[in-house]
Amino acid sequence: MDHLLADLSEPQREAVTHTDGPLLILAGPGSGKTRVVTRRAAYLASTVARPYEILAITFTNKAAGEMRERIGSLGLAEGMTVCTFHAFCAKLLRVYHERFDISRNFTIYDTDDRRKVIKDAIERCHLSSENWTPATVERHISLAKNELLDAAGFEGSVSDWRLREVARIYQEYERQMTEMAALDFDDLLMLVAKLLDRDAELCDELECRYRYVLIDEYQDTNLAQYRIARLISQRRKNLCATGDPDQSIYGWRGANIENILNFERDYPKARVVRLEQNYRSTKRILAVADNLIVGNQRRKEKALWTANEEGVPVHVAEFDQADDEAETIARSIVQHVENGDRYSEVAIFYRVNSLSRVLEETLFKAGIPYQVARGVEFYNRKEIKDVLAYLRVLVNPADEVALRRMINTPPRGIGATSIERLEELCRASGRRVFDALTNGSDLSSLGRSAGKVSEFAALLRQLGEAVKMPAPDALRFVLSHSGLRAMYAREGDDEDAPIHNLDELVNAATEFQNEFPDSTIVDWLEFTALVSDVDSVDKETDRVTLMTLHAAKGLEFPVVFIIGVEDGLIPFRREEHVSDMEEERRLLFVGMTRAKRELTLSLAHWRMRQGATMRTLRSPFLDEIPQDGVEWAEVEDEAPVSSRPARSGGGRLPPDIDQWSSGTLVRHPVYGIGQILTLFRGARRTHVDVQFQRGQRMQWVLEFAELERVDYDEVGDTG
DNA sequence: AATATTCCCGTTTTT
DNA sequence: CGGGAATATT
Repeated sequence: MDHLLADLSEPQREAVTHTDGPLLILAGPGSGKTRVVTRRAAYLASTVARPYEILAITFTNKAAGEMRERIGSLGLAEGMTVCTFHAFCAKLLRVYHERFDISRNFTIYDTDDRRKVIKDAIERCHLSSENWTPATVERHISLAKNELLDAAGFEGSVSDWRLREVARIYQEYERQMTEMAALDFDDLLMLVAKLLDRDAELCDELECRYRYVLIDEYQDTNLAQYRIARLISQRRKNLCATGDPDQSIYGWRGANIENILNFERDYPKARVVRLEQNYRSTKRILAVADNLIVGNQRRKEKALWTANEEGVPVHVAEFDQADDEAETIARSIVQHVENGDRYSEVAIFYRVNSLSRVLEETLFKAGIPYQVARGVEFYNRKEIKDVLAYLRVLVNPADEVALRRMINTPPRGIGATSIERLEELCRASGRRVFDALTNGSDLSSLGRSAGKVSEFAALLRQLGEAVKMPAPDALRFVLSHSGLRAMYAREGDDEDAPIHNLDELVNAATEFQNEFPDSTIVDWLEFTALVSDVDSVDKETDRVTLMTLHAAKGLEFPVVFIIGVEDGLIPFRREEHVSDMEEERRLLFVGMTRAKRELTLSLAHWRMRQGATMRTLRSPFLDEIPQDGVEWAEVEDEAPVSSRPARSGGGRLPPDIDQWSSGTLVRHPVYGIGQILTLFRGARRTHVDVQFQRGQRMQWVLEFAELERVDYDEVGDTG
């Protein structure tokens, strides 16, 4: 067992060998957390517990996979439960489905499915959607569920009339979801948390099964997750939480940083171990990042240090156009490779996915191989969702979102009207559409399309055969009998043609089947619902990695570029929407601390956003980093030719126009102080959209508006 | 009913 | 700019 401790630092060893009672591991970036966590699991498994008594919960599948692999290489993973919160809850829900009063074969709805149901619910409520978009409703419902409020609970908790309407929609949504035996991501957590809350017996049972619980990335837990963690370690308190408040970046989706900040209050006898030595970055990178993060209030102080070498200065590069930024990065990458680095050592991070486009174009032109880690690209493709809809209906006939999708895919001459009439018919007779179809009910009232519908019903019955097949076989069966394969075969077979993705899906299913020989279609569907493509960034092939700052958490690269370090982007800001500055700061901190050797922050004065090129301002965070150890490179700012207004056109731009952007505070002789929402430089005129403090909002041609810029400190706190 | 076209909207981050 | 929905066309 000594080999588990041999090469550990003192605090690391302490974290590994603490067995019983609550333990909080505050792990700075690059402090060897993964190593500690895996060693600890292995240590427990070889001293006080059996592997199957250990439960390790992570936030992403990637983290789970990595942990499983690393514990495996220590020879002890067999039987250990290592998975995400969502996967853990899904498993519990299946095993104890009776206690949850839900079908064992419930379907997990992704964001798309959920949105469809919410739109439906809104329609059924006959509410004008003037006041909120489906997205807004969705968000409210999601946040409510994170706070353990079901539809009834939510209704009881709101007074605002707008939220009351949301509550009605929530109720309708919940009703429909129940009818379809469908759960969304948030349900998985909420239902488990709620059940554990009232089922002490089950808690005991779980606690006996999982004597040691480990929660990774504890700073990103929401209330539901916090409760689950607490309830399954209630008696023994063998809960080990690891994380770093400075890396809490999911507040927007309900994560509560207080969970980690208050750990010692929640678990008074907790041992706290700080991992402060950084083994990843150079002194300079760490110093710059640390200098930024100390600006935060809500944190637990850590004295980050490293024995690594000084390294080269951190770069801050300022460009005129976003194209220049991308091109310079491309050139720099080429240089690196010429100097012997590999493409795979380089990563480029950005705040929003849309920024990847310019980069992709430029890298492609430069012949630089790259990969983009994007959310759920693969499983969101139309062809993939099409086939999966078939499987979903097979195992859960109540899944009407999937049924609606498959009924006319491929086109069977059953249009929207017919589908609606069919659904109406079923609703009237209180039957599920699936049952009505497969029981050979009388469909003659459907008129002209009755024939087509019966043909479809026959197909459904035929496909029923596939239910008992293993996933890959069922997939193949469905593909050939449904006509989907034929349909997509017609769409060509280029590199990224649908037909190839379908093949890839079959391969993925086969792989899954090999790994879990006893698995069913339901298991496979669950797997597809809970994976994302971020999980599949591969380090094998030699290429540059592009990803969002959020996706970068937990990774490291020798050479890191962070682009778009501009006000409004980092920190992100949107009209009417105040961002949490501390969380934005943490996000940049996370990005910076991914870098081992070299770090470059860059910004462009002009950036295309929402189809329009806009003037930008550098991120205020750049003013917070020390000049020491940082190298600034500025390029001459040549305003785009098109934006130089003709003198003869009359009017004039403010002299300091270069300093203006969205977010700039301005003063108007009549309207007073306001803030620029958008600033758009057209070929001849510059247009501004200004929101004034007193409530008015004006759109002007800047050349003629009597606006002058004012500084933040001149007007104090403007909210 | 299926396909082509236009238009309009939103637009962070992800399990 | 790009996706989805409403609208026009075959």
